[in-house]
Amino acid sequence: MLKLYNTLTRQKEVFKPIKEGEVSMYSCGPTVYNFAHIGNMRTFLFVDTLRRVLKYNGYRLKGVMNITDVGHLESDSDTGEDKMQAAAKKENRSPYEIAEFYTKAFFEDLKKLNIERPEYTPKATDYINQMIDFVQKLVEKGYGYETSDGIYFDISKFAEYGKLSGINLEDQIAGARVEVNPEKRNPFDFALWKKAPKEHIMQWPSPWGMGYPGWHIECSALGREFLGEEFDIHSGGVDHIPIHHENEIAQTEALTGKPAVRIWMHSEFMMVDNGKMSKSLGNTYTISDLEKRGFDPMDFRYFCLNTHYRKKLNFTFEGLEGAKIARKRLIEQLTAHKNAQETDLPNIKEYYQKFAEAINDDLNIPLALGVLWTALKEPKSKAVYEFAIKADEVLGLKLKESASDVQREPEEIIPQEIEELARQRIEAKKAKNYALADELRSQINSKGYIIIDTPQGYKINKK
RNA sequence: GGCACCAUAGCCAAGCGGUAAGGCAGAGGUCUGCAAAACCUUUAUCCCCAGUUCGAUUCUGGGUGGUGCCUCCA
Repeated sequence: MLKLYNTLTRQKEVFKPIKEGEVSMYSCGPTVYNFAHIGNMRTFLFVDTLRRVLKYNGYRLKGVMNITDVGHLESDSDTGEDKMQAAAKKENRSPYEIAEFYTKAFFEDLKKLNIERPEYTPKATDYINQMIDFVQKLVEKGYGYETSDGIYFDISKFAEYGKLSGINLEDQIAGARVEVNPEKRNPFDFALWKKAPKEHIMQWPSPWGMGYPGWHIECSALGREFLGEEFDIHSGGVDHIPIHHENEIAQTEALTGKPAVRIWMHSEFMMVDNGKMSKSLGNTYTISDLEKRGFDPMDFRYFCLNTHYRKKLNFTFEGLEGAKIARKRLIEQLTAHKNAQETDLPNIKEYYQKFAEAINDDLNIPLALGVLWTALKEPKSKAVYEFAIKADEVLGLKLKESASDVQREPEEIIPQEIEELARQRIEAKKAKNYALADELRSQINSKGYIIIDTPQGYKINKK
């Protein structure tokens, strides 16, 4: 029995898909105007984990993740700059080139992190007509109205506004710090469509002249296009709860008259050194940054897996280092089980059961990892190895590949020079010239390799 | 000002009514010429104060302290 936490009801609910055996889900995707940072990746890692858990439970998936390649104007008050436009200007490329470049980079990052690409990853700009159609219908129904700079959604017409985040509009207005656009009927009305100034870089024809879609309509329109009027799960980062998803609910329910989403799921933020991480603060790292510092993307995956998705994760390099070592040891243990003579473990079933219980309790991966570690401590047997490989369908740590890598690695990539130094060291040892032996070892060390003496002779590993 | 989340060992992190999983680091040990690596052993009464209960880290109320959102951000 799979239970998932629903932001809307603020409790865990037993999951039952609308359509037997199949899960339809929509996940807010990246805006491709820059490299994704590790905070973004945490959320996509969450989506991936959710997908893997659903599959583990035998469901077929129909997942959509939008690629936002149109620069939504940041606020309704029309201040600031279009993100795509700003990036295009800065890099002296067209917005389409920018989008293509960063979309590609995004998919490469997903691959590095062993994140499965959802079934559909539509680009926003390919669905402008669907968005216009959506807006037009809202206007026809009386939910949208035109001002001099765009089409706005009339919040007062949607009584349930705020139900996802629990905000009370009147309180919000009282303490609001936003400037009020005098043409709007209510301060919190939001743009469905913006009319474009001539110099605006991306614009499309519409019933209201040249313009571009509002910030929220993209997800509503794409969700409807791919998944229909009702679907099972909608996910995103917690920052989307109060505005983006609230507005999505308003738009979609205004159009269809019924809730589109059964379960709303949100992943918490990642912090850096106990503080906020964001593009605007400039304290972000990318996956490539981590690789440059000698970490494998899988180390980062392990790091994220160790914390529940609804808890803030404080990123530090110290923590990542711990994850790196833990993952390495996990693979070593696993290799030992793989090569064990014994094939059976009497209580192996318990581990399968506990693991399933953990992941099905709102994706409790930290607990599930604990189950794995405990199993690894059992007497070495192939049964444990098989359990770990099965568990890895959810964890996505590439355990199968890694377990064999460890065995082959040593002889493959050791340079001649290092081999020679190691040989000399053994000679020195035999001659009981330990000073020389130690000197040779530290030389090898400084070249990035480690000597490991074993009863059967020495081994050389890369650091 | 409003809304939300969180507070468990040096660090990370599960548990959420019956006296605390797991990982990293540390300590002791086995091994080693010494190391490294590996392996074994070991490390907590759960922010504070009331209350409910036979019993609370786990529930309720009140504090205190963090963090986020309300403005582009996952």
